[in-house]
Amino acid sequence: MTNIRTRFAPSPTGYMHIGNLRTALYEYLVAKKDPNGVFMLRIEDTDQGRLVEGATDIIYETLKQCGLKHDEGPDVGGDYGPYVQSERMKSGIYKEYAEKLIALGGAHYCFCNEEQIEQQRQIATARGESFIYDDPCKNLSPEEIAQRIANGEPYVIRQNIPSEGTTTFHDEVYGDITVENSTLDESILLKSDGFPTYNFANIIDDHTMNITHVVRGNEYLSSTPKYNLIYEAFGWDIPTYIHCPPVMKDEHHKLSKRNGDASFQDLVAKGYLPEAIINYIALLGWSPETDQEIYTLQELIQAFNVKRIGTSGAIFDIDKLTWMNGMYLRNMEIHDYLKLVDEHIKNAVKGNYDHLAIAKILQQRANTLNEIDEMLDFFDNYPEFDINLYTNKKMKTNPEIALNSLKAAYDILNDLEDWSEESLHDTLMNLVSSLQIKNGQLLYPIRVALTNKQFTPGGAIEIGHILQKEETLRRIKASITNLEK
RNA sequence: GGCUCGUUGGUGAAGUGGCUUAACACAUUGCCCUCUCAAGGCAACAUUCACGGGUUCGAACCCCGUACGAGUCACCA
Repeated sequence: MTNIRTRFAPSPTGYMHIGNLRTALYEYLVAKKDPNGVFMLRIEDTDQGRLVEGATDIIYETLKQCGLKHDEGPDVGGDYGPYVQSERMKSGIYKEYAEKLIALGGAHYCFCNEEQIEQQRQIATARGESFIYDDPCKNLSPEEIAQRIANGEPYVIRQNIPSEGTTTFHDEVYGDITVENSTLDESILLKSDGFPTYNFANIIDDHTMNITHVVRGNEYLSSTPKYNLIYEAFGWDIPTYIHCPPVMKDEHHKLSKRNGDASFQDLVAKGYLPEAIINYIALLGWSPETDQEIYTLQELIQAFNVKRIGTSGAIFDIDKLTWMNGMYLRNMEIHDYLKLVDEHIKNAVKGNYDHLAIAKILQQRANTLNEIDEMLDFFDNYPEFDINLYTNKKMKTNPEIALNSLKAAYDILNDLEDWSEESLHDTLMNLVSSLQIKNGQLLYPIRVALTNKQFTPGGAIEIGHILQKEETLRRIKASITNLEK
């Protein structure tokens, strides 16, 4: 039994989008299911025109942040290099294999020019017929071919497709798929400039790099029969195919790089954790056997099963990701959480407050890191007084009651020395019982007085503790003055 | 247009002929808890699995057809 080897083969044309990342994830999981499995990174940069500066670094960085560590690749090396396609090309292997395929009867030279073919195509489309190019070059004699090549005529190498019969391939998620050979066109394998086309390069690379499992989007389903014909002509083992359904933006559109659709980078910038993103996208198009939804990467490796990948497109739901991100945040150990959010707290709160205490009130509420700034805005910028906030039916308070409560609170707090949360809590609760009022009739007005906001993370006691004595009293006093007007 | 694939609630989905009066989760709504908001707890939310036929004692699950959607048909990847 050979070890499983999978490859993630992105082209460096921009940032990493979610569908791409999910493919990488599945490839990683398939490989790591095998204790000796290898997950490899290959950069497909043959389209020089579309290359984007720095895109390769984004790929490295994304994989790293997500914990999808590759065992072989341009940056880490390995026995099957080079791992960058443009470098592989230098050795001339694609041309070599293309010629070998001709010798094996799987391909042929073609000297037709593009205009000829395009004309035929247009005639056919005008008639409403489907167009399969019937290449006259297939009938050229070996002598003539040799002659024309010697003359320096440009040529391409095209695949040979049997005119009759059917081709069947097996996919782990879609099952057996059979197509009529007559519907397959003889596509170009080697371009006139000597470069391989994508599909051909893929086959050669996957084979020479010993890839056992090919995980890719289902847009390749229709070209896979042609892959098989080539593997068969070479007499090579056909890899296990795992075609994944698309990740959709809505019911009609796939997630795309345009329109700022959820790229990994965007999501991270919006305050989502890489672990949560990975966890969420694992569940887009795949479902575990149990009801468990929160998984570490290690747990995913255990639970993952190709057989449970679905066949229909899945719409990316930011609401569920947000929920899941919140779960991750809430489940963190508080000191780790503080470390994670401290930058945000520093950014939002310049005053000298206890960041750990702030982190505690945030942790149960923020679903994404970016919500934090707004949640904490009342610390530094004490909002305008608004008397309407003091009326709350459920809390059974109104400005009048609030005024009384605040006055009583002020007097008691003025004498309080221990401003720990426990002490504050006991003091205020004692006041509640001596005043014989409801909790909300004292605490709600205090919270409002301290924040002048309708909603805040934390209640009166927590916020009072963070604000400490001086600032708390100052804000209560200010509110009393305003209420007395 | 040809070929290929797909279609369970607003979303992710479970379900592979009787255990389904269709899990679970997000979202939504209501209630509880509660010093606000969250979080947490509880409940409601598909008489029905795109539609129409058929097979069967019995179908979301098998077969056929229709509709709709997606992918693909480049010297792009």
